[in-house]
Amino acid sequence: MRDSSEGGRLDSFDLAILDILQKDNGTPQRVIGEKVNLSSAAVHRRIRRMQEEGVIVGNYAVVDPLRVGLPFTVVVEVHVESERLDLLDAAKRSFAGDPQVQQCYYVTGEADFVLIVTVPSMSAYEALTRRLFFGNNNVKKFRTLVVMDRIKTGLAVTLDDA
Amino acid sequence: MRDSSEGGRLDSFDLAILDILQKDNGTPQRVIGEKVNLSSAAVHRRIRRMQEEGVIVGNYAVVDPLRVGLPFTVVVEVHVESERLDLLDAAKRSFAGDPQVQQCYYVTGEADFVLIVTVPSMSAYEALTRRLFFGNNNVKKFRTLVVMDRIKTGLAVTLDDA
DNA sequence: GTAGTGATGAAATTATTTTGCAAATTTGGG
DNA sequence: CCCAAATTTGCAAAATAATTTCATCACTAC
Repeated sequence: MRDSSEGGRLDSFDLAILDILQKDNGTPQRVIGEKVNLSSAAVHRRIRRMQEEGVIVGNYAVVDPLRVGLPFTVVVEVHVESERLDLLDAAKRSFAGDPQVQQCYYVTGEADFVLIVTVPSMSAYEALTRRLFFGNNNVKKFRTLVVMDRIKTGLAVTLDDA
Repeated sequence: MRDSSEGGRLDSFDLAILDILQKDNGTPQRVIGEKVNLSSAAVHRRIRRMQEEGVIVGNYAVVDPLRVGLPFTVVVEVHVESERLDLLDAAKRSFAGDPQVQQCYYVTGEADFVLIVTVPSMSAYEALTRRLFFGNNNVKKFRTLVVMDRIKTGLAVTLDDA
C-alpha cells in the first residue's frame, strides 16, 4: 500500500484516458488508444487497473430528470440540534437512504448538511421534508433553495497533468 | 413533437433498463435483456432511442477525487448584486466555464447560486474565489461550506414505474 | 378484413474486449 | 554506466458484445 487505500501514481496516459472516460465512457478502447498513443490492449489494461484500484468509482448513464417526471431540483441546507456522533450517523443514513436525495454532503460552516434532491412536484418535496426533517427531531431547521436553472451538473473533475 | 422537446412516453421496460444503466452502464445488453425479459436486440434499440431522444444525457466514468489530487470539496452559496439578465448570464458562463466548478445551480431563496467545487487545496479554493467572486463585481457576497464527508454523490434519479 | 405502423426475437454480421506471448522499456542496484 | 528484475508494451488470436437484417407478430385506422 502506498497512498490512500491502494495503488500507485497515475501517469499522463492514465490521466488522458480518464479525461476521455469522464466525458464518454462508451468510447471504444481503440479510439482512446489513437488519441493517447497507446494500443487498445494497453488502454484496456490501464482502465481495468484503475477500476480495481478504485480510481474509477463507477460507470453510469445519466438520465435527464425532466424526461422522467422529476422537474424539481432543490438544494436544502440542514441544521442539526446535536452533533452527537450517533445522531449524526442516523441523519446521514436517513438522508443517504432516501432515493430522492441525489447528493448529500456533511459540511462545516453555517449549515451541517447540504442535500440535492430531485422531486416530481413541490408537494413531493413537502412530503420529503416531513419524512426526513420533521420526522427527525435532531433536525433543528432547514433552508430550501429551489433550483430555477441547472446550469452545470456532473461529477467530472479536473485532471491536471501531474 | 409531443412532450418536452422530443419523444414519447417511457414504458416500464424503458424504466427498468434506465434503472440498470444508472447503476452500471457497462452491463451487457444480453444481461439487461435477461433481467427485464427482452431480447438483447430490443434492449439495444431502446437504449439507442433513449439516447437520441435525450432521455439518456450521457455516459460517464466517475473518478474518485481523492485519487487524483482533489481532496477538498466545497459548497458555495453566491449572492449577486443585480439580477439583470445580462449580468446573470455572465455569471452563469463564468461559473460553468471553470473546470473546478463541478456543479452550478441558479436558485431562488436566500442565495442566487449554489456551486459545488472540487479543489486540490484550500489555497486553490482561495484562488478560485478571487477568480470567480472577487473578480466579478456583481457578486455581492458568498458563503463557504467546506465538505467534511461526501455522504452521497451521484446523479441517479428515482424511476418510479409510471 | 386489411393495409399501415411499430416492435419483437433469432440469426448473421461487424466491432470490441480480453488474453497469451515475445519484445521493448523502465527501475534499482552494483 | 551496465546489468538483471520487474513492468509494460504491441501484436495477433480468441472470446464477447454490439449492431443489423429480416421475417413475424400485435395493434390501429379505415
